[in-house]
Amino acid sequence: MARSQTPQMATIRDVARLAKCSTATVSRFFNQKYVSPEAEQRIRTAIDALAYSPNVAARNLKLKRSMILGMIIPDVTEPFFPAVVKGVEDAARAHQFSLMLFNTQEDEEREAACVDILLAHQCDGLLLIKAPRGPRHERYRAKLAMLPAPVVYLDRAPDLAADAVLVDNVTGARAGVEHLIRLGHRDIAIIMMGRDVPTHLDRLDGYRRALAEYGIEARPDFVHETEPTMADSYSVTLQLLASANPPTAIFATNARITLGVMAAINSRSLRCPEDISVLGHDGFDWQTVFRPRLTIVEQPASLMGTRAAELLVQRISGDLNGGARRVVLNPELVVRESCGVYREHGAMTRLSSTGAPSSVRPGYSPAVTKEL
Amino acid sequence: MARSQTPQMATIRDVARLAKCSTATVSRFFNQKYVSPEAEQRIRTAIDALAYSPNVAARNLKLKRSMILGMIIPDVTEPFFPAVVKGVEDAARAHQFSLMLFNTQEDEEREAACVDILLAHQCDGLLLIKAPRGPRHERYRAKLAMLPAPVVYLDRAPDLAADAVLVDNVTGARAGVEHLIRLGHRDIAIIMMGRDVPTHLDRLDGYRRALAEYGIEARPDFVHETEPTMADSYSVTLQLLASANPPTAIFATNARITLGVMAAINSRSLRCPEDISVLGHDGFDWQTVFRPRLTIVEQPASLMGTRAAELLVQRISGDLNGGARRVVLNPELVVRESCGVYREHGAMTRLSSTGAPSSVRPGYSPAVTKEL
DNA sequence: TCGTCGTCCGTAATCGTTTACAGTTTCCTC
DNA sequence: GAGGAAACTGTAAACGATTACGGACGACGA
Repeated sequence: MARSQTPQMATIRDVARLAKCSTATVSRFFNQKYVSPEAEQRIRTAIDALAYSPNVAARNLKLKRSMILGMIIPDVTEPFFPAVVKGVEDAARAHQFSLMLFNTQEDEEREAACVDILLAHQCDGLLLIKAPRGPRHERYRAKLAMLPAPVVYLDRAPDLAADAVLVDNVTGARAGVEHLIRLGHRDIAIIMMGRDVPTHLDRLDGYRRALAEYGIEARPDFVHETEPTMADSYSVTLQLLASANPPTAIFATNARITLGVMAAINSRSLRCPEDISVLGHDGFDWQTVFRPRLTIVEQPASLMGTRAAELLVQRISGDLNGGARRVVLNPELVVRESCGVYREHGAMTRLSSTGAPSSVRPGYSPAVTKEL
Repeated sequence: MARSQTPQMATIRDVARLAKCSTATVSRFFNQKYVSPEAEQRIRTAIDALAYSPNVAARNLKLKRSMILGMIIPDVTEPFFPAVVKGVEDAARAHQFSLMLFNTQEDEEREAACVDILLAHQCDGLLLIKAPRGPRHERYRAKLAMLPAPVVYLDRAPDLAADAVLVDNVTGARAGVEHLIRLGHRDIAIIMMGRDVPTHLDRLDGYRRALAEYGIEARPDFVHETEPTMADSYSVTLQLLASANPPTAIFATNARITLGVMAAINSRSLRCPEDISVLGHDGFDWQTVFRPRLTIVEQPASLMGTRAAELLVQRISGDLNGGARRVVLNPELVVRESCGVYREHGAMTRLSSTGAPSSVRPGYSPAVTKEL
């Protein structure tokens, strides 16, 4: 295929010729080294006249860096990720880095291919959201381990030797489920992603701990797995609701799952929270406006991105010595109205129907950075 | 700042040495030229042994291209954009291009800076969502006009000479407002972004046309401008509701604005659609589940991205001769329940409270590509 | 037998930067 | 006035790929 005819870009040699100096001087002009005011002036006008902009490919070749941060996310369309991306982008730009973004649609093959592309682009560091676990991903994991560029994992970490920014999913889930228990619920179901997703396993752990703390038996038939799609969690919920002993509350462990749960509840003409309570995960603008206003465990998505990017930049610049560093951020329980009070022999009632949602911060310790 | 000590990447020379051939042969191996089977085998094993991956910076320098598509969006966090990004990413990858994404937070300065960065990275083409208009952006527009890389505009186009993928905002808004009129509404307000945003001006145009077609007077006090934030549209709506002659229906021209409108309606304890109808813009998953289920004008976001990326790739490869090309896609009116029937002297009633939302496609002509 | 074509391979120039090295000038200090 | 530091500049060698050019070899047809 023929390439379109674009006007030749000016090079540093053109600038040098026009400014009557050597290329070295022009280069020094850009790199804040000794350049006389007169030369500087001539160079400035030459640059303007030629609309010169340095060729980053050449610079990168020489400098062996690209000022590119690679980021691979499972799905831009899942609203949690854009929030993270925003945080990453802000921090990256603050340090002169650009962001190269890949979207894998949760596809492992595609993800490995993205890593290759990123490496070929000499990207200086990688931000990975999906840390592969389990035997199926052995090859891919081995590859990641010997990458020439530093990697920071977000949300999920493959092992203790990796830099990572995580949230304390156990504590978040525990606080959320405790909230349900204090509202009187005993029959609480959890609908979560599959067994090999670490974050969701942690949420399951938090769920179990809360039950245990209150001496409530953890019923295995209340633990359900689903694909992270609305359709699948919809049918899983339908099943659960049709069972002999349906729960009075459901904890849905991410945004898509929550949507499916609510859809199922709607389709059975149940009211939330009057007939059944729902605890969701991840926070979005619309939740403050549309009904039922969801009570959720909220992750600091944008902050996660920022911290991860900053950690990565430090790694790249070598400012960080020592072993793996991991930043653990705290989720927040945001109480709105989708969880109602449960009374033994009566219907549930709304917890509050008044305006502003209240935000409850259980007694968390502040964000923790652990040196391992 | 010191750079971290990463293991030296293997070069094409290392591969050549190990495979006992010249760098030219290795390069030919990658570019499907004449290479003997024996040499090919040796090169293959050498590549594996060294975990060699070609240095794209060097290749780009030589080939004067980067296989990078640059994309600048106002706000990743606004859910309409990720959907577009997804479409772009898919199409880009299908053609071997990678995506470099920038987020400007609607900041003009930042946007110009992003264009510079992208150019410095020798990106092969640009996807721009915000086409600058008005005298304030004269300099920036001039700069865009003389870019060495092709540009495709998305959603908003600066002039007729530019490639663009647009949606027919006039028709979409017209259909939506017509829907309101047929429901019996006469006092319909519009809350939109400022006068210099072309897409919103088109939506205003559609709104006016619908009113005109039905012989309804367009009241100037029903046209309101707002920043695209929830907070601002909230207070604008509050003002509107407090006026002497409040509307019975509101058309909100994007997702954030819709959120603010709903928040204001809630805070006044009005019910939607019983007390007031709301027509929103742009479609998202949660709208099918949470109440009131919004009736909206929906743009084919992902498709817009795909078409734009494909157009850009064609431009880059020079397959496209002739003048500016523009693709106009059709929005769709999705009827749910936030718009109710208005009866002269009574309350409004729900249009339908039954389950599945119905999707109405007015008699649109199919997507149109015009050669200018 | 010769010429030609197709396959295969290596040498070396090139892309646009940065920077080590070397050199000049100016200015300050003793 | 000698010596040295600081400011400024140019030459040329990298960085790691691609590819024009030229050479070698075998097959094939005339």
